[in-house]
Amino acid sequence: MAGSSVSRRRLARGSLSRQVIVEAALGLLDEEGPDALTFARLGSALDASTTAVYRHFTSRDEIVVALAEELDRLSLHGYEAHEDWRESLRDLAWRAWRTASEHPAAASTAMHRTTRGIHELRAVDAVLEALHRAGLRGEDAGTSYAVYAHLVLAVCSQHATRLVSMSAEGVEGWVQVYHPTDPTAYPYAARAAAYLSAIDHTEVFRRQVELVITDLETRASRAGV
Amino acid sequence: MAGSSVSRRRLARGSLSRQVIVEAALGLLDEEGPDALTFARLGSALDASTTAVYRHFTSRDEIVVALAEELDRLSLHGYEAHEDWRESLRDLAWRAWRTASEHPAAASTAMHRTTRGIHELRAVDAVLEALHRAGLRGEDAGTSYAVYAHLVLAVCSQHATRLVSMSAEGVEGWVQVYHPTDPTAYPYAARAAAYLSAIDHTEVFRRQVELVITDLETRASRAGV
DNA sequence: GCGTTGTAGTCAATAGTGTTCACTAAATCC
DNA sequence: GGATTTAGTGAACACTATTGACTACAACGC
Repeated sequence: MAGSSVSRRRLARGSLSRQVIVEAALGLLDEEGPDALTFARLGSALDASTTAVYRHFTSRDEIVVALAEELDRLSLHGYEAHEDWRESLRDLAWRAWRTASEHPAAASTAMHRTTRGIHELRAVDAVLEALHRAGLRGEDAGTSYAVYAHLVLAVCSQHATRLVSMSAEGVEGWVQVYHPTDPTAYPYAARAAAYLSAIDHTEVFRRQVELVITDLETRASRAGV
Repeated sequence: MAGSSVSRRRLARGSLSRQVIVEAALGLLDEEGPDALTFARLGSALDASTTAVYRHFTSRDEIVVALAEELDRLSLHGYEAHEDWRESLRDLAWRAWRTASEHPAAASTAMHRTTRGIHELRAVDAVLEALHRAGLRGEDAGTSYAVYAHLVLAVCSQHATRLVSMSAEGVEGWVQVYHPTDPTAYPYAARAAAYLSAIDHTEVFRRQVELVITDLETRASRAGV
């Protein structure tokens, strides 16, 4: 009779682990939004006490970093280098975009952090492999890496933030808000209002990615000769 | 004798205003880092009570938005459109970069938010004016705006975040951390480690900006004919 | 089988957070 | 100069991350 379904028994010993906790954190963020990552909610999601997680992470920040690693892991899952280095860079960029779209709250929280973890390193290596295949070496490859990687990560991260803020507040008309003030003071914005609110962000990202790849192509051909 | 220098008197009536508060917030972030934006610290910085700010802002989030507007204002201060639209876009991009560099904590906190405020609108209009001058119209201009603006804002915002995290933790070697594990597993990253840790981020941004402008140039010439 | 021991999970406490609400006093209006 | 409005105040609340003492469970030696 003691310890029925109501009063929970102490959690068994091996129940928690970094991986289990990170998955719970990810699920929590997916379902309840970006503010859900607290020790209290994490504890109840794991059916554990509020502070149980501290046995596996020394701070909230460490959880965020682990979450970033998890996003890297999910993004890269099953990735293999392509014959054409351009395809490799496209693939990697769209994997980041897809992860940001599927886990916006988590991506918005964690994607901007550098983890120094193994999956981040895998991603770095994958990009550098592609650039090597393109013919870029040394310092040239280093800078080109940053041009590509910072752009992709920053844009995907911002996309995730946009997604969560969109689901929070209503998606109002944006530029139309200013019309009452004075439509002639900002004529270009006023005229473009309709187009701006109808922007296809996926298409924007596509152009940004192709932009970099094209640039790398011309650089590679210049370096290759 | 009553109310000497120790026990502060109540603050005079018109002392606080949105502008004064935002400036205090910016100063606080500049001097004490990204965690300094609290009502308590803001209150003591203004020599006011903890909750005084609530008479001018309904929530912390609203302060952040106002801070974003202030950053827009500072960025655009004194801006005028150039003859050459390319120069306009360059100018605007580097203004954002400069603001992010000068106020990293504030930029890291606020730059990723859209404000729907007057200075944000000014920035949007300035970019669209340049694109118009380039010959881009309608939907083409809308998408191109997003390609340019999202890239610049996302990258500058991430740059600000990098600056604050650099001043927090020590600037360790980055990729070298993995060497112990296995230098051959990630050969490209291992070989590029030296170059990656020596990346000139300003140069990276320069390339990213020129990238977009070049792309817009070819699009404009295609659309113009 | 059975004590010992390390440690994963728990509980209570603390300092600090955003936010609310009743209160108070300073400007302003008549 | 009295009434009214409202900007600034102070106490309170629910919630946050984090700490440190405690406890029971699994594994180990015997």
